[in-house]
Amino acid sequence: MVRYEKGHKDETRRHILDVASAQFHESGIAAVGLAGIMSEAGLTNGAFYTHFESKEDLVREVLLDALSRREERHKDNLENGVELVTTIREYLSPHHRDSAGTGCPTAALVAEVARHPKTTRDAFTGKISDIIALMAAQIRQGSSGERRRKAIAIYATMVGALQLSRAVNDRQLSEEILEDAVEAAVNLARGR
Amino acid sequence: MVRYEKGHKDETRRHILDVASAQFHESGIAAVGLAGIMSEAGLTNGAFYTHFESKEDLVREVLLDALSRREERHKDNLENGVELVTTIREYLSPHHRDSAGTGCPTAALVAEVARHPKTTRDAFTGKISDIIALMAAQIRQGSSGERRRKAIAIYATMVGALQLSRAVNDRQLSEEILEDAVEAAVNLARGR
DNA sequence: TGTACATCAGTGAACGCGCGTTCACTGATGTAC
DNA sequence: TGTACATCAGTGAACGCGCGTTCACTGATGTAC
Repeated sequence: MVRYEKGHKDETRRHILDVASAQFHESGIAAVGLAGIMSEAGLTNGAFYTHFESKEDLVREVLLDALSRREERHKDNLENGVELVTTIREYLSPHHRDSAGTGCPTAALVAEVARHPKTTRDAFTGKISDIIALMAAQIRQGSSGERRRKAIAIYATMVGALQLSRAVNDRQLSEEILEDAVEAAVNLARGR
Repeated sequence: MVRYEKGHKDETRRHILDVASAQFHESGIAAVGLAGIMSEAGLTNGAFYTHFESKEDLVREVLLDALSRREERHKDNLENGVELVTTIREYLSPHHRDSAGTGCPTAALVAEVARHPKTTRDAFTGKISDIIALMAAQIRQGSSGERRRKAIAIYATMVGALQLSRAVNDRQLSEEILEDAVEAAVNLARGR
């Protein structure tokens, strides 16, 4: 056994988080087993508990981490003056539809999160609130109340449409859903 | 063993479908086991295969059945001249949020359906297309193309908002999501 | 009318398998004296 | 400087359990002769 360099444990934990995140986002939380995560991470079963208390602990950490990354993107967009319209178009794109593993945690996992314990739902709720606030700040017209209301409706439309476009087994209908949702969300963002 | 009356097998199948439907909608497909369904239905494990070929077969039948019921509701609404605005308000209500077991299959299961085999996704896609067409027919203004585009965007908003309102662990934010999505969807339906 | 057999919804035990979790152990390094 | 012990990330086998599925069997009724 190698004696590991400083920071090695953090790196391993980070790696497990990344592998777990991709698997959860692609297959759903309930359908993914710890053994599969650990073997893809190049480790054995037992090492899991050196890094996490339980599967539920991992789920919460994955959600917090994945949502924090999303939040950072929204923050960058806001600071760089990216329009909400651009954010909407990126979100409701065929590329995002086809890469759930690295995509929005909300679209992939929101229904499952609703069935998880309080601590997990608390983590989710906090991050969602932050993301809504950042999207509201990207809107340029209207009072802060109006902007918040629009941000919430736009976010709901984005999450629902991305999920529908993934579930539907008909290329044309899938694109139609993305396009029509873009149109509606963009109109909302522009205040028409 | 009792010799069963005519139609008994159909009744049993119907009962298994109802129990499975409630459990799938409440807990998700992957998290529900056949043993739990059969015992809640008052039967033993083995009887399952008298009625269904496999769990996947049951999933597809449950989806078809639950979506058909939804479709019937939309058809009734259309025939009775119920406005789409009313449909939206019922869908995005605290009652629907709190009764997933008897609620919309799309909101409860869309992300899981996206990960299921072709036959299951085909069944889902067909019913979703029908529901979209019925919602479009409920809209009174605009060309048929416009009505369809609006129906799709409204449906996406409804599905996304209901899921978010269920996942979020904050009463006030949950109601806010429902209300803001109602406002946006109603405005779309009315063509403002 | 009586007997033998077919039908069939449901029973209940068992199959192999993967689940989340536990734990005694390894072995390279750091630290104390 | 040399020795004894502590540290700790990771190993790998095992735990009990529930999963989806299979199958020999039951027993009440219907049908044939």
